Amino acid sequence: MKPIRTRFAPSPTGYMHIGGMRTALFNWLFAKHHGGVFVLRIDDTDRARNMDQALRPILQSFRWLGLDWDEGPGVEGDFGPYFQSQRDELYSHACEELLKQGKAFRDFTLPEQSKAERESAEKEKRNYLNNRNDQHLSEEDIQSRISNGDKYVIRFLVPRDTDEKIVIDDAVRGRVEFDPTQMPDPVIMRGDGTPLYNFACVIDDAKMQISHVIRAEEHLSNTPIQAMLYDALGYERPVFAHIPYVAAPGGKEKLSKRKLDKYRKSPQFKKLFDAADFVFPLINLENTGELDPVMVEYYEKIGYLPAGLLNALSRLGWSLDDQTEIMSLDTIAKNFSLERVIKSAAGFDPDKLLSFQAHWMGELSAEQKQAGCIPYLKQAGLINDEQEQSNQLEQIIAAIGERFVLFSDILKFNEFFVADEELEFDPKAFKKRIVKPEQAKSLLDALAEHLQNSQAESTEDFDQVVHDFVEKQEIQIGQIIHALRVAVTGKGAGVGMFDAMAILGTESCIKRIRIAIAHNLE
RNA sequence: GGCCCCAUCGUCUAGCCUGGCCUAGGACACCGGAUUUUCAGUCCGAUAACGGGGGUUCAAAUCCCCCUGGGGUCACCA
Repeated sequence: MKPIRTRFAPSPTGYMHIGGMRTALFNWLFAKHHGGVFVLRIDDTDRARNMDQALRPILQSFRWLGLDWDEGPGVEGDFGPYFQSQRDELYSHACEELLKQGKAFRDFTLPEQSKAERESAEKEKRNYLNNRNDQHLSEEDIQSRISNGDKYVIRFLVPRDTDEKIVIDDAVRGRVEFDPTQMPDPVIMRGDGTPLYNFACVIDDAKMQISHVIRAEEHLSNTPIQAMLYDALGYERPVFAHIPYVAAPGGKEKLSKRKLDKYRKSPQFKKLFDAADFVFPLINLENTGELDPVMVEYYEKIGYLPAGLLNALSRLGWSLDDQTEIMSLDTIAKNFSLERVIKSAAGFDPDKLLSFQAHWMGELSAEQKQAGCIPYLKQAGLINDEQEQSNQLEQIIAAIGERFVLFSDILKFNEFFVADEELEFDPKAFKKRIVKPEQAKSLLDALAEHLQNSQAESTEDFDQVVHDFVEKQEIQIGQIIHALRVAVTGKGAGVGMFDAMAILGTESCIKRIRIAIAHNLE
């Protein structure tokens, strides 16, 4: 049996697409499951200048998620180079071979003309086929036109004189057939000698001995061309597996960065955008506005766990059985198979992602949670280096408990980090719990007095003290606790009331109550 | 429009290949109840799907055909 080798071939676009990441994950999973090799190859035939800058975020996403590559940038192997821009010779050599064998031809048709032909075919509702006028040009004609400066491209000659169908035996979709007589001859090389995707891809996959080409469904229509190229070049075809693409939440349309404006309005997506709008400005990210939920970086920067994202991504189009939802990367790799990949597109569900995330966050130790949220606190200017190790932070995180889902969630609890006089009151909550109830302010005043005479320190102490107060005043706890919460934390909801008081301490509580009493709503 | 793919709860999916155990299972979301000072959580519970039509068969979510619907792709992009 041939060694299992899979690959993911991103082009350096400056960000990592979440759907692309899912494709990469499946490739990685398949390789790991079979003890094979996962190759990262860079499709940079476009020759972008800022290659380095455009590639870095992509590699960073792989590193963050722990999807290591066995060959690729920075990891030399036997099949390099792993940048297409460094593999020109391979392509031109293969191309010459095809030319020599009459399996390709130089086409001097002007691009404008090809375009016109295609458009008129479409207008007449006809399948478009390129003209083959230049197929039988003599060597002299070709040479003279070239020296004349005429531009040309090289087209692969699709074998149309056959009634054989091109059959793809796809590992997830089964048998798929295409009719070669309906297919235009694809351009494989530009006049300047640079290869086109379908060509470079075949050469690279073949030379790198990729055994399984696992990619998203949108490549299915490229597959017959590639299959013919494999055949023409005398390469053995790999196993193709076309996995469903990742769809936008609440629909079947492919998730696309071009539709961001639409997503912003989508109810399913709203939470993710709202979170970004809240968190990123606070932590002063330079590229705040450029991070969106289509990019993997978004999830990293906003404080998701690799385990959470990976778990969610793995369940898009794949399942282990009829029960298991929570899986570590190890478990997934151990159980992954192409047979359990489904055929229909899978909508990305932010809610489900969040529930996976919540689970994996819950698995973290107190120290790990603390370490994860410290960068957010620091960048938001809420703590300095000395406060970093304080056991108060530990106490706060413990009090937040299950409310702590993303690392950036710590920023929602800024009441524990700001000075008393800088505490901001949520206007709605303030109005509802302090302005509106008639007795609120006088009760708060009395409570501050009561607190003054107590030596409460622990959560239990505060519980006791507040209940004593309630008894003395002959009121229900509900009559004071809401106002107290707003006064002390500025918010209508949060951690347990007495936890909050214990964290802040008597002095702060009293101070905040007094400030609240004096506070006027604008 | 040509070519190709897809079709089970709102969503992600199990079941389909190898018909009967499916009165269609799980998860997320939603709704209700309990607990709690609030929110979250937790625990209980509820609602919720085989797109339609024909076949084949004793029996169809499962096999076949048609329709409908959705989507992908049609570059000298990747």
